[in-house]
Amino acid sequence: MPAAAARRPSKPREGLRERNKREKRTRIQRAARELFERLGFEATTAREIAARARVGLGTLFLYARDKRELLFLVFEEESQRLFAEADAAVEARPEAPLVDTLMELFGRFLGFYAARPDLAAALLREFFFRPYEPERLGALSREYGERVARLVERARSRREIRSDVPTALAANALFAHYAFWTQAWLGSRVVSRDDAEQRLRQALSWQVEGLRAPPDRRERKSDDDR
Amino acid sequence: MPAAAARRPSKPREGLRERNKREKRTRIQRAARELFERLGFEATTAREIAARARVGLGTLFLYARDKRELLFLVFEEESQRLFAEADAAVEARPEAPLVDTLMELFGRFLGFYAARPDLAAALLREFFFRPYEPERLGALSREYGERVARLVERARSRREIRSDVPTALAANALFAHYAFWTQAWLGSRVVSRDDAEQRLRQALSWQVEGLRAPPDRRERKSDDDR
DNA sequence: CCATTTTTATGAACGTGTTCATAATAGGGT
DNA sequence: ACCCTATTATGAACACGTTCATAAAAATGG
Repeated sequence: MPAAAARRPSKPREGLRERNKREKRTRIQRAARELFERLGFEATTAREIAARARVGLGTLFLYARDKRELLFLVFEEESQRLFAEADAAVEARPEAPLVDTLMELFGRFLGFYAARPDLAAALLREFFFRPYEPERLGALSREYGERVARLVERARSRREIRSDVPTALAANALFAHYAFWTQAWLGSRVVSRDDAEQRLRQALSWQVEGLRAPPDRRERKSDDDR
Repeated sequence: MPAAAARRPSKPREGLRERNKREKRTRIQRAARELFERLGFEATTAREIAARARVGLGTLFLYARDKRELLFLVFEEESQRLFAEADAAVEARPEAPLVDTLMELFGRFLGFYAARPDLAAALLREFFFRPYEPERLGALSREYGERVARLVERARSRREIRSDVPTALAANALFAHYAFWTQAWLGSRVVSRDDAEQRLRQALSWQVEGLRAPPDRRERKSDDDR
């Protein structure tokens, strides 16, 4: 690059303020992840996180509105990775049945949860009940929903799904089973991870059956009356 | 009864201990319900409940292991009433379609939640994720599941449901939709109660479709292959 | 009726998440 | 260089849920 173009190519240049903030945010996120994964969510105290991140206690709540949001901070990163992996796997088999593509997505999250069940349980408790504005967590939640909807849309264009069922509602119906079995597994641990995964797949296939396009040559019959 | 049988007919007679405990338990339950319903779960403090029940702060945690269990104490009573009502409604229409009977049950709970959404949200947050032994809450949860299973069993004997689907799994699949829409409604309030109820019914009917017995005269066709 | 044991009740004390008045720091303007 | 303003950082202070050493009350036995 010629020395003539000295006035910063396009970056607005980062002031000291911005840099310090970014560094602190990273330190906090790292500290939170390490402690949460090692000790669990409840057992980790805000004071520990602050100490490990080398910031004051109050500073923590400048970067996260409360302890739960520290959890999301950690999870956001991870789930972007999982989303990308799932997308790649789906692209590799464009004609795979809907259930299989859904399991590429759901299964990856189950795998992630399996490695840190306590953290995952805390996460999901907050995930499904969020009294916040749809900021942070809402975005993730929405992204998940959209991804499922995209898979449904594919299946619909392949006529695996009836066309008179709105995509969003079909996606909800499928997601419901994922939520249920995840909760059944992580919430009370009465079912193992393998059981949950297997039953989820089964439930999804029954669900797809209910959303399936009827055979082409079907005529109005009285068998699906009122 | 002859006076000769003077030694307590059958009641082991209630000592002072038992009576005091029973009275305290009732006072605590009443106080908790009143305050939770008026102020919401989070906003109600243990100290307020103790004061209103005229017991010491520590006494509260002699009757409930923690604040959440106070919530269950309140809910248990109410749900027994709702169960009984739903049972009666189902008995009144023994031949009603599965979806209708399910909505008799689910709808009643939605109605109860609608009257106290904040309380209900707190309740469900704990309901679906319970780190306890399957005591209190587990019993309720199990009772709910059994009730759904009973409705499925009925429908199955009427051939509304395929016979090769285990009752318990079909019940889970249906319950999953109830859980999902309840959470969607109470968790973030992005859907109204009416929307949630209507979409739940729709989802249930799609689900039943997937679990439905195939028409009698169907033969092995290649249309539902792998 | 009193003495002893067992059960139940209590609130001070603890550790927690969160707030907030105050201090430290960075960015400009002169 | 220096002041002035806006932004960011901090930990003492607060209110909360929960625990626990101690006290009160009830049962039991003589």
